[in-house]
Amino acid sequence: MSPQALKARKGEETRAQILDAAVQQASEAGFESLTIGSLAERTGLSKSGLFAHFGSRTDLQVAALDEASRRFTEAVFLPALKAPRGLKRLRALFENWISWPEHANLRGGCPMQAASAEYDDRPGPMKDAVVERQRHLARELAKAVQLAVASGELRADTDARQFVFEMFGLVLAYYHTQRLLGDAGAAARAIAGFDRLVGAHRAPAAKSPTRPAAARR
Amino acid sequence: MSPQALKARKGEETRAQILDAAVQQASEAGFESLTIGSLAERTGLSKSGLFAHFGSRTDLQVAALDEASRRFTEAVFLPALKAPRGLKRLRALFENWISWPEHANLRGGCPMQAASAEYDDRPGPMKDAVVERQRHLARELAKAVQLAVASGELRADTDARQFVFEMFGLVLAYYHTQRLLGDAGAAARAIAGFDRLVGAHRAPAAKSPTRPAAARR
DNA sequence: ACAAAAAACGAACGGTCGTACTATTGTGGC
DNA sequence: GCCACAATAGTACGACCGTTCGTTTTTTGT
Repeated sequence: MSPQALKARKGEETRAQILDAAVQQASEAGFESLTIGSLAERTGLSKSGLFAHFGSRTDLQVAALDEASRRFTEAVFLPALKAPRGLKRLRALFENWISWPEHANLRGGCPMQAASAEYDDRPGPMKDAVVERQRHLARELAKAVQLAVASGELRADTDARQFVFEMFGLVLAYYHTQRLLGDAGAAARAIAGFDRLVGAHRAPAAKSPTRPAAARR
Repeated sequence: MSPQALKARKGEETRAQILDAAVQQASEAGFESLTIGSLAERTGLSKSGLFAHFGSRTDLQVAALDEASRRFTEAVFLPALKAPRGLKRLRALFENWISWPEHANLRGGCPMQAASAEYDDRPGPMKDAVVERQRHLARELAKAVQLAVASGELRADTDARQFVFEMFGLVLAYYHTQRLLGDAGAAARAIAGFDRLVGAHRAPAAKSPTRPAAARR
């Protein structure tokens, strides 16, 4: 009846609401806290009514992780694609990565990070899903670093995976310091760290982007 | 009767065994996984028998966290005190920090890190305890950085807290990469990052330790 | 408007959770 | 060897867990 409800067969709409509540809760208390009962109460559904949408609790957790991952891409990667390739885009990725939980109204912090900590030692469908997403993230970030090398902004001998490793560290330290210790200066520290990281790999000023300077050693 | 059991009134011995199992399990599955039942089965005690040692589940969790923290200090800080103050000690701290879960036979990774991720959003006695330990850790590390400044190995304008923030990041990235992704090269990446971090703050070669070079800007 | 299909409900199951009680066993000092 | 007490076991409780099943309500296509 509603104008836009041409294909959303009502069930999907409810499912989306459930997943919204689930991502919210996972952000605050982790994916292991996603129980049928608590989520049913949160959404106003009955336990059995909610359960029917997923078939099992594990499937619900995986669906919530997928939704969180989708939002991560939407909030971090898509906007960064508007920035020109190279350092500008890399910096946009870093800043979006740090700030996306706030912008996505996830008061409990990045759910992907929560999932990583929860399942790094628990084999199963959830760990598999988490690992796959994190590998994908690392690959995409490495690509962005390579683009900054190709554009001549970073030195040709830059180790992209090492660079990504250290970026990861800065983000994790930010989450840790900001959320656990409540340190308001954490964002500035993370940015400063990123600046230093970039500075250590910056190519000596040269305007020609396509032809990377020969590795000088 | 046993020679050394002069004061360990048997109950304390049992309690120690329980906490050993608890720390082990917390390392693998987090402190929220510490249930009376599972721990009772693991130790061969009855639920009520185990329960009597702590009075409540929360007290058990806090006791397990204390024990984990004690072992952390024992494995990371105490050995590092044997190294001479300055860069040597700082590097020892970093390397011990990274490798202590293995050395302490904690196959599930650093329990302090697990606790940080679990309780950063759940107010209560556990969060209070975790925050206090992490603040303490950050303070002690900052002191070690300051000693390296005082010895003239690091530049006088080194921001100790920023340095610690980035050290933290490298350790977190190591745990993340090593445990979740199973990347065997993670340790090398972490060390490389630390080297770069030190290199960025290293004072220009000068042998006089006590008199820090005037900040040159 | 009506029938078919989808969605949500309500009650019940076996299990585990933390915790409170009482009873039984084991240990340590004399 | 005995006694006081510490340590452990046993049992029971209410609450919540994931899941199943049969029923009822709501939505959808015509």
